[in-house]
Amino acid sequence: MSSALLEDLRARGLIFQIAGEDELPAWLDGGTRTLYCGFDPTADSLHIGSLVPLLMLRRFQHAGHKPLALVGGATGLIGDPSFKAQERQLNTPDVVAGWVDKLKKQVSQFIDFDGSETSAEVVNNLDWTANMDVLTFLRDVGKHFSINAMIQKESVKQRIEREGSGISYTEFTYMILQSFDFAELNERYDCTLQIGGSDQWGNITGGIDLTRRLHGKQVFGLTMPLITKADGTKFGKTESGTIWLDANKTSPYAFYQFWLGCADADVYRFLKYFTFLDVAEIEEIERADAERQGRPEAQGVLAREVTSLVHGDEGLAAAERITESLFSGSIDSLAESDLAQLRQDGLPASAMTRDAFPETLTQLLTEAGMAASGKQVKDALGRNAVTINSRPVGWEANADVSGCFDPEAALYGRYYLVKLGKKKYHLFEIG
RNA sequence: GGAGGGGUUCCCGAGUGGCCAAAGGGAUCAGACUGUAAAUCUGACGCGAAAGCUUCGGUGGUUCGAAUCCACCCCCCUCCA
Repeated sequence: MSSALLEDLRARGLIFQIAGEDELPAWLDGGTRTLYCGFDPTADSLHIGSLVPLLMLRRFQHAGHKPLALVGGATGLIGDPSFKAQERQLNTPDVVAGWVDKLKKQVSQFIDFDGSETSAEVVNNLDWTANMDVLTFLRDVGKHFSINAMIQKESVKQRIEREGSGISYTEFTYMILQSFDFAELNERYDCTLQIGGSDQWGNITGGIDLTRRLHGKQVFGLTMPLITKADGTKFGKTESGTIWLDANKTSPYAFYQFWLGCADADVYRFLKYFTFLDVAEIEEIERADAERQGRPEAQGVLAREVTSLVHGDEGLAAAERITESLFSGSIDSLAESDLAQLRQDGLPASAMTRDAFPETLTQLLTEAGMAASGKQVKDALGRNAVTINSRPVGWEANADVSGCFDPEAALYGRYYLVKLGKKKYHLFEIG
């Protein structure tokens, strides 16, 4: 059953490298195995970059294995230097501890805790490092690492070779800490597989070596490819920033829109990476899209699948509701309750009173976050790209804010839906 | 410690006394086209509604005038020790 898993993963393009490739299929077929993936608290939420490994844990769980989600309360205090161009700023322990709590919850929603043999667990590496003293660490762990080997690792090579950037002793030690995690999880949970992004290869093989040296056990490693985009830009960022998994940082609507806007050249690959749809099913979608000669279905499928995975059915419904009203329906036909709902669903919105109006529209819309500067608003106004409740507003109206928000034009006496460009909406509630 | 080369607007990268808010490219935003695409074309792109204000590693100085010259300082790169 599990070599079938590996086959599926391979068909999805989710396997980059495997350590112990020859033995791993048989090992997985031989029973329920425990695997882990680490997530370091570098912010108060994970972003979609962590989604592939998270879903990977779930894929393994579905295939009958036991996933451990490790939240790096310890490693997060140190900072992973892997392929980072420069030394990172350390965060304070209490900040990191706060992030650990948040990530624990976040990570938990992707795996099942049913108490069965394959029940997931969340662990924190601070539990076994916090009280370890330096001498023990150096004698029992450090002794197994060869500096000669460590500086050969691709992940830190540029930091070591490039003068100027350099690497601190602290970050250099990161690999040892993570390696120790693997060995420790092997002891505690009989964990025999570590998965991670391709940038983690060095850290993972470090853990494999240490586990063998410390416990004489053979363990495995598997890495996933770096998610790339066909146009070469970085995946997971948009003009408005990182796409987070936390609904408070990236609303389900924005999240849904992110996937909906995915390029044709990427979308089928992403369906394989980010959804649980069968590969055959995805290929069928691709075929149908190619024949249709119009707007592809794939983006919609992707957006629905991933949004529902991350934000649940409710989040998806909210996202679809907003999308439907803004892009398909007529704004004027929205019921009062719809407008209230949109706001609750995460459509950017703000409330203000008439006497709080700034002098100009450029100020108002910039402050509302619709544009980065007044110049951009000016440009949009000059091109008739701004509408208020579907009524076009021109540059000449810039200084006439109250005229633009004429009570006569309000929806239900207080709502104004402002649109800038084709995709940016903001709901103003004027009291 | 010695010798040389650098730090320019989000990024890359021109610019060596006025014509510089600073070429060009990328990114980004907006328009046309379209599928809320891609490609392409157009406009914008330090801040400001405007008057105007603030930038070229930092601090002072020379000058009517400095990103450009001078002094000192900070940081980076290459080579030597």
